[in-house]
Amino acid sequence: MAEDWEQRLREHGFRITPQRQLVLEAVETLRHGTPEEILTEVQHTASGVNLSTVYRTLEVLEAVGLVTHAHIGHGAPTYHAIDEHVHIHLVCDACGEVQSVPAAVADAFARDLQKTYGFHTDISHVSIHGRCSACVAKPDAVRETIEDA
Amino acid sequence: MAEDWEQRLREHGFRITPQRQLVLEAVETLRHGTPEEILTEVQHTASGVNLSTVYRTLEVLEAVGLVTHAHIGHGAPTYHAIDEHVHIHLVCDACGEVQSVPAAVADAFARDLQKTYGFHTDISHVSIHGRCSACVAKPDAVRETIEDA
DNA sequence: GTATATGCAAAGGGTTTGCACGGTT
DNA sequence: AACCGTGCAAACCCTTTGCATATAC
Repeated sequence: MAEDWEQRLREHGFRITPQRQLVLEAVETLRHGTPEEILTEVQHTASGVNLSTVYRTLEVLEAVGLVTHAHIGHGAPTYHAIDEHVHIHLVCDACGEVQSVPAAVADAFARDLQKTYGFHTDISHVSIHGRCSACVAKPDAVRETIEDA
Repeated sequence: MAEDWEQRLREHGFRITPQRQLVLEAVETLRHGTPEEILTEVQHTASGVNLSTVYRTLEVLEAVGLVTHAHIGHGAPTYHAIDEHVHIHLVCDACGEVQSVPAAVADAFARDLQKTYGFHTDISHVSIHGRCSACVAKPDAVRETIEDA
């Protein structure tokens, strides 16, 4: 279990490389990281690593089930280690804050979609947009930018 | 009501232009349209219209509440006319199919998020990812591409 | 007439790809 | 030794922006 991740990669015919280890560690360290942020983190240790390697590595890590990603805003996706509690992102379109909540809150909803539409929801991938409690409380913001996600 | 949209634009200090009318009509015609698709539709009538105009126009139409957009896949967002029934997109990550279902299915869920986290969900903006009934039924697809949204 | 909208072209994020070199198995 | 993985640079998609012109008001 010490090197469970090596296992995972090998099982699927992938090789063990320093880059893959570093990217995985970076994803675990940053709890939410975009490819760019992950690169920066990785470069603290190995400055020579390239962005395209990060992309390719994330793809591999995702394929073997070590990380997932979710789309939070308009920009780059964010990656998470899989071992963390499965969670859902509540994205505030007003202030941009992202709150992670246990996926369990959506269980009933997911069950409904399953029953009604036969649709099998990938809960951890869902990002929910809206307004966080703080922003709902605020007076009435001017028309917030059309930004969203 | 005949020209409700003109009203809407004027109220907010925007001008009425052929481009804006055409883009709005295109959004209504295509029930889900990316900026590029909307451009193509618009160009059936007015070939000179430019993509950047479509982007700027969609921004305006969204600002005045005539259209919304949702992010469905990795690529471009899709725009909808506001007058349609509020709906949620169920995106199948295996086959890419997008199914629209009444937003009501999420009411209980939204209420929950509100109660538990004070989070006010913008239901119509949510895209739910997972597997459609057809794909769930399929044997066991080879590892599907890491595509998603 | 004046301010806003448009078209065009260039620039800008984010991501992917081709290729030759280097490292893992 | 063979093949996979990496770095680099160029290419790509989607979107935004600067500027001069055209248009709605």
